[in-house]
Amino acid sequence: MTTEQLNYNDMSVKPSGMVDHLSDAQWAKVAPLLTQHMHFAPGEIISRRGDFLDHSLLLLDGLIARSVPSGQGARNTFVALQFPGEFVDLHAFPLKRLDHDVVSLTDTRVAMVAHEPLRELLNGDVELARKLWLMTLVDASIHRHWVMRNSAMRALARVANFLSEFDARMSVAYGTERQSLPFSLRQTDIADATGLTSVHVSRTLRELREHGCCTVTGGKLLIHDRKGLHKVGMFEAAYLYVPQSEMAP
Amino acid sequence: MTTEQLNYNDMSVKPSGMVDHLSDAQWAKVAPLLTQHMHFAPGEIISRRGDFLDHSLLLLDGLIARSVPSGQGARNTFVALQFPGEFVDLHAFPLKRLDHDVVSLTDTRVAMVAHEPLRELLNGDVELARKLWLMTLVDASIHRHWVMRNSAMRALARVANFLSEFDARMSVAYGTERQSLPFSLRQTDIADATGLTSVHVSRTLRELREHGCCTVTGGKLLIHDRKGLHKVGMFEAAYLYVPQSEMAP
DNA sequence: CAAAAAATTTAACATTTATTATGATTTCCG
DNA sequence: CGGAAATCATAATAAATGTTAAATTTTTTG
Repeated sequence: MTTEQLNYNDMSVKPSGMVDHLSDAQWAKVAPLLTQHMHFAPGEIISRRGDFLDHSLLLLDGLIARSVPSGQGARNTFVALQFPGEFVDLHAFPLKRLDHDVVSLTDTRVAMVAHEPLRELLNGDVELARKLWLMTLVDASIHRHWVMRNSAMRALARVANFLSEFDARMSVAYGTERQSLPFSLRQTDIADATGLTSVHVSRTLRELREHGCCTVTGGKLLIHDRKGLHKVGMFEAAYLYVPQSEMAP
Repeated sequence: MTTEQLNYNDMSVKPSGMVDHLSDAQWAKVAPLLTQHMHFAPGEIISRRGDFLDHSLLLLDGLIARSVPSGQGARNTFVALQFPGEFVDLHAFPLKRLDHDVVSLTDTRVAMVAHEPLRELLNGDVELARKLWLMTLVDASIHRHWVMRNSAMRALARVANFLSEFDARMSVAYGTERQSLPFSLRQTDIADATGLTSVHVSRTLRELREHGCCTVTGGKLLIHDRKGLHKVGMFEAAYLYVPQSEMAP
């Protein structure tokens, strides 16, 4: 982990992504609290279950998992994935204590916001407070979808749905839908996120490839047939609550 | 569904349960907004996925499921269960639109709070707003636990963990830990909540019975060995964020 | 570039869970 | 109370997924 204190505010440009829920004026109020940046290497534990946090993180670049040790030591379960433009652990602001680990999956860059100044800012702006509340509730909606996906979908649909979500959230994060997108998850990461074994993930990815839906290879996700992928994964994006500006047709 | 308008405020006594996160003074502010009550019979759909809500519900009595149609028509998946003393759909206040159905599992009694007066109340009380925010985030923490449970635990541990949670939340709702508690879920409900088939739930309950952990029968959950049940289910209650007053030793 | 490490693929086999079907029990309701 | 409906139990079988292990490919590192 490395830290970097900006002595000028280069956060004046609102990143795309979930912070799009904020208006430009609202972003202008939040940005000054985000001058301290940090970098993490892949696999670093950013904070631990049980920790009491006095700050939260906005993910600027890379991928972060929220992970719980699952029963028998070795394996982890991912309970959430965070993409650029999303707060990673804003729920720690009201909740104080973490119920899961926060782990970097790639090289990541985050901006820190201390809870104390955030509290003061939100005390004076109920609209902004409600927007941040909303953003934590979008996370909760995604949690519910993950419950459904990992409880009620078979491996093929499950992985297809997971990849569809990955694609959709990357599109939001980067403001554009691509046919080929950077994909830095290993198959074991997909396994941890979908509740399958990595061996079965491998089999399932082959099936999706043979279906002509998509290919995961060399750090890239190649989408050959987005509509087909969505169909196999029964994917509908409503649960992501993507803000209007991103829904341009 | 039947409606009942109270012309006096009989909500002056704070119910136990998750609303224990609120101080007595805070409850005194919320209670006047809760004068309209409703009753639902078992199996009624209280609100539907996609609905835009202008009110939320506090569950006073009974059990409610938050449910999504899971892929192939017939079966549902429960993404959450709500107990007395909990808000059922407070997330609809910031989020507006529901991403799941809300279904009564038993005879239920709820109190309605309209969003408009709630907004005005919260605009004038940032502390109270933060408490309600917190309560929705406890729901999210429980969602994360459900993701882990249904993704990473085998049937026996899964059901044991589910029953442990049921027991713990009932204890919070009624302010007391019992050896025999009312249990109005059918085995198909347990199946919908754990992502198993009802046939397998039946087998698994038999196993728990034979282990001497607990018995589910005749609308009752009999806990023979709470410690053993928790061990089989690897249950730790931290994710429930039970407020201090309920944690008396 | 070469060696080492990590990640992926595949196969054979084991285990868990789903499916289907039927009978037993319990609950509901007239 | 008694019959109908719902729920639960159990068994036989099928399908999905996990486990282990080995070979292959890709990535990292010196």
